[in-house]
Amino acid sequence: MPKSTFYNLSDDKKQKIFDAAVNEFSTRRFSEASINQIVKNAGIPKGSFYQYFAGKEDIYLYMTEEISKDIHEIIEVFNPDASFFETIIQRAKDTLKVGQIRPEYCKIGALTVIDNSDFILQLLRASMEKHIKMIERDKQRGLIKPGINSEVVIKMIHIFVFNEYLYSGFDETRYLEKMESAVQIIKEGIAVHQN
Amino acid sequence: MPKSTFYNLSDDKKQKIFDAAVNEFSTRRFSEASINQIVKNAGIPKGSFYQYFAGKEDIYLYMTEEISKDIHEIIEVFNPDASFFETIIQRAKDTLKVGQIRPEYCKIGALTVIDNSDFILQLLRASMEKHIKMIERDKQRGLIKPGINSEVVIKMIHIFVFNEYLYSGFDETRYLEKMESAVQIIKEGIAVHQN
DNA sequence: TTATAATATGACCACATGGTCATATGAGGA
DNA sequence: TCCTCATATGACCATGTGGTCATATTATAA
Repeated sequence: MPKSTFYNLSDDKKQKIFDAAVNEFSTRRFSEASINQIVKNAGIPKGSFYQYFAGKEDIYLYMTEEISKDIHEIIEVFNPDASFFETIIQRAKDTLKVGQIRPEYCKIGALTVIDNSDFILQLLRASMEKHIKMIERDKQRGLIKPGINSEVVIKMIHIFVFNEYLYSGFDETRYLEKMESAVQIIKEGIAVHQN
Repeated sequence: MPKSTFYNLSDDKKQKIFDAAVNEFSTRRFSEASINQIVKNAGIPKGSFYQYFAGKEDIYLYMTEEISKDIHEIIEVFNPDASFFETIIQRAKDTLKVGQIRPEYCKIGALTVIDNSDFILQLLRASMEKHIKMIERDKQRGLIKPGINSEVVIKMIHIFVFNEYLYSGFDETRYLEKMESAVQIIKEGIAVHQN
């Protein structure tokens, strides 16, 4: 959590610091991102940074919170009753939409998912838990085979949701095609087939 | 390619340098690995390192070549006629076997697959190409649905083969279960079903 | 023995990193 | 006006990085 001195700053200054963080974390993964660079790009002295934030983790968490506020205004409201498959496809479409308006946000996600610092791994685990619960729910609903290993499914899909957009060179059609292809394969593999 | 001065070194010294490289690259991913650390662990002066190798890429390639020689003595001979699915499961079993004898080798693989330096991405692309060809071949054999996107399949499986062993905490049964579960799902999703 | 060429060596360089801290600045109240 | 206290600031520190290079050592040949 940023310190109170940070929140007392002018909106303009806060924005500049946020922008600098986004710029850095969308270029280098968390463990490689540099406070010095953020400070330089934000145009604030090093000492001030530590007056505002406890360290890299602190500004990262602040940034992601701001981003998620921002994203919730871009994407459609989440439908909690949607099936796992629908949710994932929706996620892909959301990623596209976000990518059009704030491509840096997508880059941050892509870099996050391939970091392996303890800090980031912990964050990812939390995100995985949510999806796993969704799969478990769909098993009870009779949509997914009960014998399926949820963790395995999530890991297979995880990389795609967050990382594939980058690899597809921000080509929307290609990305969506791949996402749908992936979901199709997994769906075929794990769904309960009604004949 | 290491310089001739390196190859003229005593086997003992070469081994020490190789070991130091393995130690470093199994601890930190390529872009984070440190020549200084390698030099320290190998017990050679910095200047000598640059007399032997052009840089980090150079020693990395040398190391991987030595490793692949080593691995080929551990694992069973590759059956080129095996189906894609069989090959992947075999790969998982190979990983286990290698992990028993040389766990560092597995760690190197796991760290490699999540690096994003240009150098490593290029190496990974080559490995992917091989697998894609295998899938294409199995399509022609009538084993895999022709409409399937091979790249998507490979990416889903890639993370597992190289990375999952680490995440499973070197627990063999867990790892193999997960691998088989993943392959099963994908198989269900992409195989041509004979009724 | 002496001259020459190959190799070994670590001090050194420029440049990064995260983090600290004494000092400077400015705002508010007495 | 003067004092106090929150904030701003950048020089500075220890530590790391990749890479170089003048010098020392050793092996080889004459």
